[in-house]
Amino acid sequence: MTKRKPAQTEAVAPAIADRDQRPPIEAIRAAAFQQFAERGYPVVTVRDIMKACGLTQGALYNHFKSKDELLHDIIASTQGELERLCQQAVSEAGSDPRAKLAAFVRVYVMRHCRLRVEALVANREIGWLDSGRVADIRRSRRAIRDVVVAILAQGVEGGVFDPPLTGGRRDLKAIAMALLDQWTHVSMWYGPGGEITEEEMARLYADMALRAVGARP
Amino acid sequence: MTKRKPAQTEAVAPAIADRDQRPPIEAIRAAAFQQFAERGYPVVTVRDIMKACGLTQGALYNHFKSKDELLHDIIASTQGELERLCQQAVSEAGSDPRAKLAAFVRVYVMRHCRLRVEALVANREIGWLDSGRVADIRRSRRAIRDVVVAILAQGVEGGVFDPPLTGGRRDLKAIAMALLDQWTHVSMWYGPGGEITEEEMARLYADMALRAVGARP
DNA sequence: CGACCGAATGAACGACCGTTCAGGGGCTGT
DNA sequence: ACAGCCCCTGAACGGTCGTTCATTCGGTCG
Repeated sequence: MTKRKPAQTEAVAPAIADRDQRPPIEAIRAAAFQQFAERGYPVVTVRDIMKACGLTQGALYNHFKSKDELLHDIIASTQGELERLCQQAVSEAGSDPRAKLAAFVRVYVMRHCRLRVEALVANREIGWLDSGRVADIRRSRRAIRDVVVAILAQGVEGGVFDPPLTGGRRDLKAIAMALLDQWTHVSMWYGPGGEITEEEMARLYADMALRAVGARP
Repeated sequence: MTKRKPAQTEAVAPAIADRDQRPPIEAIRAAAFQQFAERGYPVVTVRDIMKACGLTQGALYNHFKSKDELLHDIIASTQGELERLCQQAVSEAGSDPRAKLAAFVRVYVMRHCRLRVEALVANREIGWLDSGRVADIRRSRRAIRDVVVAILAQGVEGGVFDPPLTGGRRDLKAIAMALLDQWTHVSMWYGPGGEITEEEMARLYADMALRAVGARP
């Protein structure tokens, strides 16, 4: 065992076959996503991530300042894209709050089914970011929640939604949180191997949401 | 710096005031709950936990075989109690599926509001258990889910529930998962400082659930 | 009073962490 | 041909981790 220096005639660039074909920075991102999703940020080591894309530990720091910055980078890009998609879906859905809510649920749930790994990391690993970096992720989440609240408010005002009362008044924020919790956590258990398609999931969740907020038929 | 042996005249039993009053094993459990909930299992060290109850690292191993066993111990007791409470609530609620579902939601949501810390740990930190210990926790979770599925099935059969269809048939398991996700994650954002009481939370969630499954009035 | 025992101590151990950095290989442009 | 640059390597560093263990403490029983 120990070391071996000679006796390797042609292994001058030995790892080139194992190496991820993509540009290194993307390979690192992909490997980190996978590892963080499977085992969680704190127990995944820099060495694990880099080995998964055929590089050694030190190479990480040619592309990211730290392990923490890597996590923030991959979460922020996922979260930003989600926020953009949600806002786009709502703005393209016309003016009926029912159509807006249905469009929102459809985009949100289908994305959480299809990009399970990314959604899982973005939703579960935020807590490990240092407090400076966590702020803009939380801002984006609040923005998404406020989109839902705005749809509900418009629906209530227009008389097409009749959501449950809470202590005499309507707490639309609590309702939005309850619905978002439901939509977000499909990424925790939905598997493409199951018998239910992404399309059907989106439909199911949209139906339940419209019923929960008392949408008029 | 370095060490200091002399010059401490009366600190023979120095930590007795800092010590948690309860029996040590309970003090350890309580401290671990708090720390795991606030910062997450992998980054909480044995030294952290023991310092929080006024002991030193080594003393943990007089009460638990390992840090892993400690986590399993506190999760399993919380989970077992939850399963018991849910089954009791349902069995005491009479025979109407609507009453059963409402009773279940009430117990489940109120417990997740009141025992936020315990619920948070039990639901978020399972992944750190080694695969042997994780099995019976997952079994208990499945059992709870099956209680919900059974209530839904009874309601559908009796014609009092009319839940959304999924690809032509009714996927009660998916609906139960969606509802449980919603109920479970109140522990992630509900704060007793808010303007909404536990009682109101339970009512709100029960209303939404009954609407989502299409309960007849 | 002395033997005994469960429980706490705190130094020590080996392993592994994130990060740094000197060294070196293989491009590109001239 | 050669300089310059980007990127990768892998040893090394200072810490910290979970766990062990010889020792000591405080109380109880005979």
